[in-house]
Amino acid sequence: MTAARELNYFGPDPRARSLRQGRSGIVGVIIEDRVLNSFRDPMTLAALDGISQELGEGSGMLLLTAVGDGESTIQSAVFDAAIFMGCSPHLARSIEIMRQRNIPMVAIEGQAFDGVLAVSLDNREAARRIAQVVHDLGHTRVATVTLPLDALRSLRPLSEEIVAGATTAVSIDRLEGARDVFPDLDGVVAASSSSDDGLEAGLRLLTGSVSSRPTAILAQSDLLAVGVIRAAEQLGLAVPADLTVVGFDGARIEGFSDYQLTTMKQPATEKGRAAGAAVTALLAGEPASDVSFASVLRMGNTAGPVPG
Amino acid sequence: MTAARELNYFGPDPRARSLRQGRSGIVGVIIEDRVLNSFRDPMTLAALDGISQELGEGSGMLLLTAVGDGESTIQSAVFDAAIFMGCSPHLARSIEIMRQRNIPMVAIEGQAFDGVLAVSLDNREAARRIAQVVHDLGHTRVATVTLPLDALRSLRPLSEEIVAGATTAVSIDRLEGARDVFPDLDGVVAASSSSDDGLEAGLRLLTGSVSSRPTAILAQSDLLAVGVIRAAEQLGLAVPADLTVVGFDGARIEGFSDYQLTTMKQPATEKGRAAGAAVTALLAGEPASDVSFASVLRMGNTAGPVPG
DNA sequence: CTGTTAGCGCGTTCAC
DNA sequence: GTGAACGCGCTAACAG
Repeated sequence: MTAARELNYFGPDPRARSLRQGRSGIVGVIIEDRVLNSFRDPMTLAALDGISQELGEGSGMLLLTAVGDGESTIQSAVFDAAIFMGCSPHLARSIEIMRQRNIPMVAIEGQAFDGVLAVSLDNREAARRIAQVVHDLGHTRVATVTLPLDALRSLRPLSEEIVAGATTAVSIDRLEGARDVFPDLDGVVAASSSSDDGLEAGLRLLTGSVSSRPTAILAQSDLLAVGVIRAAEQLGLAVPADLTVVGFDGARIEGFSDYQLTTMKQPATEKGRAAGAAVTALLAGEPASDVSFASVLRMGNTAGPVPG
Repeated sequence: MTAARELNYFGPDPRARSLRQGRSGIVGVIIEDRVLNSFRDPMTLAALDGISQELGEGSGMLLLTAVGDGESTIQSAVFDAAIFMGCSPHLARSIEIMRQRNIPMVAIEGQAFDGVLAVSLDNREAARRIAQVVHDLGHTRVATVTLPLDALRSLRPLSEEIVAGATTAVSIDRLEGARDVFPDLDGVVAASSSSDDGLEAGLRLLTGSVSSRPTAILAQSDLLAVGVIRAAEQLGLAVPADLTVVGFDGARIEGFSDYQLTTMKQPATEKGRAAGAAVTALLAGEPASDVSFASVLRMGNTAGPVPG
């Protein structure tokens, strides 16, 4: 008789099951950008892959974008745990609600929040280290190309006003690290981590007289650095003879084999894995604690002494 | 008094709400590979972006990988509608169940299933067109590098056995289109759409005597084509003077500016948008119908007449 | 070991 | 207009 009904009964309803068990098998992954931009960034991609490695087949990743009115979506979406990829202060309300609901939360390189486990990277320290390398080569006219500092995604000159209103922890930390070495460091804010933006930023920074233009550019990501190098090539400048360019990330960049970028290599996949593992542990009722990773200097061939 | 209780009441529970309303605001996106591999492919990425554009802020994308025992995950996951990205026959059981549950389903370039709305591309016709271009240039010794034909991801020589057991509709269609022009077309099956695989495949195909090696290679994706061109460069062959290489997709490839690839440009983002729009319509109870897109030939500078 | 029941937290309906 | 009750579909606990 049960079998008879099976004629149109097809398995337990996942919604009812999730209500009953208090578990949906879904981990929310909150990104603060449109999907495409996030996925174009090799570091984000690597972290996502790391997460999915650790979550295993049992659970899926629910991609939620926290742009604009995304708050309500986050608060009303079904998931057992949340991973923030670079979360900024304006998510405070959602985080508060999720904490009250006892939803485990892990932030990868976001601002620190109470009750949110942190997976972090030594951004400031690493940025300082590579800036020091450039400093030790004798450079004094130095500029930077930063990652986006706030929700307004547009390429524009860096200003103290922008810095004051900045919300993106990663970019702020890397900027501060660089300014630990070059206190007056100025430059351009990119709209995204892409070589197109690096190119545009490079062109802006490098058009000027030989005596005023920077002899070194600190890019906050490898993609940006690659773009800056392209800009230099377009302007007839040789790297590193005429211009030193350093990056950040240690990304493997498709079709960029002429140079070996001087950069700080970060363990991107491991960050994702740590976040995934932490979520898994917390969901199993086990304790988990903050994790921090360190970047490693990779000396390439894009940094050299001051020209002339 | 309600307010008094609010001290520890934080919003409606999404699980209960989803059970009651029969809606979770989640669209399942089923991919048949690891997350990383899918995200490395610019076409998949563009389609995902298109989907997220159309879904709007109200709903999130639940990423489900249908590798291995993924069947059970799909059947027990919470979502209102499903989008298959290149689904193969072995998902038939899950599809059957979802149909019984009245879950709207849309497949982007997958095998046709009853009750699954199709968003398709003219893969066969387009592959035929670009093969015809190569044919008209006079090439007769032609080889192909195909996308994966089945779940076994490994780079290996194309064989009729593999073709017979193939499950990936896109690759099959493109191969058939090419064979409409070159009936005995042989070559290599790639493990993924990547320039690394293209390079490896190119090296395999191009090591041989001048008289036996192909004068043209039809790659089933632009990334593969780029890899083949790199292989040619490594072997000292000039493109297109010594070797004609054509791709498929019309992808914008980072750091590949020396050539303009001759390829079929497909509307990848639009495919995603169409899928997202269809899902949105179906969830609103509105009708939706199959959509098919056409590729456009883009003449670049990587195809030329037969050498000698 | 099989069959029944209670309640997960909500939204809607119905009764007042 | 405000308030109580029912049921979405399941599973865990309990009774027979």
